[in-house]
Amino acid sequence: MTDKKEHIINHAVELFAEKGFEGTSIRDLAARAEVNVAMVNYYFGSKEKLFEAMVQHKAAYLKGIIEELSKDNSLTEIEKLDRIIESYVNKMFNNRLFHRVIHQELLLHQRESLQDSIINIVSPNAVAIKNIIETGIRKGVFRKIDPPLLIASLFGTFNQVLLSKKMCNKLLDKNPDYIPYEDPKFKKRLIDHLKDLLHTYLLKN
Amino acid sequence: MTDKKEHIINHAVELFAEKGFEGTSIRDLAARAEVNVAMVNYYFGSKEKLFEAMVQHKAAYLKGIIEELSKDNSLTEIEKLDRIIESYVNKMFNNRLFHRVIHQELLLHQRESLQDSIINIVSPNAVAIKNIIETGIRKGVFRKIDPPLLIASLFGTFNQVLLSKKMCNKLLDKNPDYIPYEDPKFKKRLIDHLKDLLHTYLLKN
Amino acid sequence: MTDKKEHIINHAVELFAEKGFEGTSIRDLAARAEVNVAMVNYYFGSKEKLFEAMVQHKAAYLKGIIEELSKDNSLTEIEKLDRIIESYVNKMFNNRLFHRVIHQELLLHQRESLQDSIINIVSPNAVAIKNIIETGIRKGVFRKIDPPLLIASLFGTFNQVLLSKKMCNKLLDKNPDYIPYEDPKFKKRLIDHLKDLLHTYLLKN
Amino acid sequence: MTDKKEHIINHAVELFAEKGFEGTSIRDLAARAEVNVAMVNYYFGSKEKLFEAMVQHKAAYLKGIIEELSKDNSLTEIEKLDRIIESYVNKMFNNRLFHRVIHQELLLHQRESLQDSIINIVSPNAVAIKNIIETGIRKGVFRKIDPPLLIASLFGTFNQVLLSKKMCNKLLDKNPDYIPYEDPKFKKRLIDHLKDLLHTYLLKN
DNA sequence: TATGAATGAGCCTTCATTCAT
DNA sequence: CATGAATGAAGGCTCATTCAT
Repeated sequence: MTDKKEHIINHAVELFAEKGFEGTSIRDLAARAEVNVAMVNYYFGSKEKLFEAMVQHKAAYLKGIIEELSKDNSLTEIEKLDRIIESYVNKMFNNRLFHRVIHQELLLHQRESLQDSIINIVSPNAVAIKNIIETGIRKGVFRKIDPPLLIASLFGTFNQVLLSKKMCNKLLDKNPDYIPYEDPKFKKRLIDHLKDLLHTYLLKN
Repeated sequence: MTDKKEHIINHAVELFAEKGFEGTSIRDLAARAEVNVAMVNYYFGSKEKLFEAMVQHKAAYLKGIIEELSKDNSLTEIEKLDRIIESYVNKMFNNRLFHRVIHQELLLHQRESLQDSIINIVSPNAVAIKNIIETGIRKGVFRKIDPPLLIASLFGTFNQVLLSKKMCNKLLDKNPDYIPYEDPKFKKRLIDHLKDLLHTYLLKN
Repeated sequence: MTDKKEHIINHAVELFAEKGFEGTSIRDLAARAEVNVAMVNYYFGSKEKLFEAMVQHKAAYLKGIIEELSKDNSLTEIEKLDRIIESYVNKMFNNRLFHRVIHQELLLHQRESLQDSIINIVSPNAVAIKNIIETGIRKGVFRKIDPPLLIASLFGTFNQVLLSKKMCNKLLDKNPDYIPYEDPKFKKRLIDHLKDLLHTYLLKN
Repeated sequence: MTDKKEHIINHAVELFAEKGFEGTSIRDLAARAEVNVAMVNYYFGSKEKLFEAMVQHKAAYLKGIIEELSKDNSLTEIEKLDRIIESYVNKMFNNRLFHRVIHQELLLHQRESLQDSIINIVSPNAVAIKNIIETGIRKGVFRKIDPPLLIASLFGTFNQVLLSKKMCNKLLDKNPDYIPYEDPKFKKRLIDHLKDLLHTYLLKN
């Protein structure tokens, strides 16, 4: 990917996160990125293809979360989940604008093929986590719970705090200027909550 | 609210859920609702005011979830939470299109004033739940956990399964045609999971 | 003409004077006159016919200016002109909104038939004045000047001060809040100027 | 100013003169100028900004009428006025469509800021003429008359003949097809009338 | 490779008018 | 007689995209 393309994509993420796909005009984007209006079509072919390119480019951070763990056989299942939580929270906090964009997309029924490719990117992680949980259950370390729905609880918690700053601040009783995603204390608090939830819920006794 | 207005709003919810606010044109909507294009502006003044009217009209289902419980002093805290879960899941399954629309809105930074009014509608429920949890903790019935984040887990789980059918089916290993929101078994499964999660996580021993 | 019709016409004059024919919407007018939107079409048939009715109704003040004088044979030509100036200035000051409306119309090439009827209302006065001037010339009382263009100077002076308050105030070095048309001193000043101009220009010696 | 912009403005003047600002649609204009409907907004930003650009561009002819004279100290006051009359009549005959447009604007209360800028363009000439007249009076060459109202008579005469061809022809007893503004004889006649009027009215004896 | 100019399609909205009562 | 509801047409404007250079 050339510098110019990456430059455009970085500004596209910002705008898409703010205004959505339909709400962002190529002229907005060109102005924000300080490039010619024809550049987007020149480099990417169309607004939609720019979006796809952005997804492909930015989704990288989602990969590799699991791979690291599967190599390390010395870890127990609960340790693996702890690592995943830490890794996930860190990565999502750093990529929260893009994260918001792909969740906008999942909420719509436009551009279905794009939805499929997003799901193809996201779901391997879910599957891997499910495998870990099922292994824990099979080993008798974990209680017999509903793995898919526990994963929904896990991801849902992330998303609930990440997707709307206003809602998050309301829940936390913070003033509207507080940006939880830039506060290391909040990050630790979220990680602690999720670990505690999984430990308490999954581990026997 | 007149029949005509309600008729338009009902079709508007469908289209907004599918395509988002910017992605839905008044012409689309007029065609879908089989009314004249000028009707939306005639009845609501503008596309944006139609949206607001829709939110006010449809948000009714969110009210009253909590009020019912606060009257009943015979219930313990965990029983209250159980009732809330049941009530919430039922109501959200029935209003899932609208639910999707307001979550689209929370993801964007367009129309901020509308966001505020959505939050004003949604948050009282969260606050009420937080009060119940904190009361349980104070009474020594519940473990000392992080109430706001537990609520995020609770709502997050709902949203995670409700907001994207595709993602939900992927998680559940269902085929793409399965509509979980119309399957009573799935509804029960979700309710059971959430009750189990809260019971296990909150109750001592 | 019914009271209702006259009521509407009176508000129509105000709005047309302010915003012009195309710039005034029937909804504006209905709101201003506090009648139903359908009333204009109900009473007048269309917006254009309302305009025509307004012209016919309001043009009455222009009639009779000359008739009064032609009866009185005891007046000299210059005395007749003096009377006409007084009468004209008084009537136009009282009907300046309508006066502005018909001059808007004369400036456009829309609604040509209406222009004709306006001219048919206005021109008899000009013709009568021309006759007076030509009689004066024939009698040797007036200098031999160009009657049509002198009439242009006469009407042109009226219009120049009447049609734009801003322009008028600029010329008079008044502040923008001054309303010359409501100041009796200004009226006298205008009459004096026109009389002086005609006397000096027309009378020999 | 690019050729394309000027091309659009030239057709805009025609249409605005014919139909007024509100009566002229961008689609009309695009068709007349044989350009795309989006061109007006592309070049000027909006219909209103096109209008302003037109005023700025076309008003040039009004400037410089006076400046020429103020340099020449050898001219007497009455000679200066004679030159001004000639210059004004010539320029206004050549720009009569635009002249009509700005007088439409002065008649309305829409777009007040534009009115101000028109007055700022027009009034310097009036002020300069007033100075000449007042100087003449002070020197004892001119009779003591009412300068602002004499200027109203001067400009009013121009406007009276220029603004409505129909009215003008009626006054002159010409048939409706006669176009006075293209007849050099009429131009001379107008100039002669105005010079005669000013000479007779202003000069002592 | 890069871009300013240009465009057709579509947007939301307002319009004068008509209709059913 | 009067009016609230409803409508097709047209309004100004913005859009993603294409084109000539």
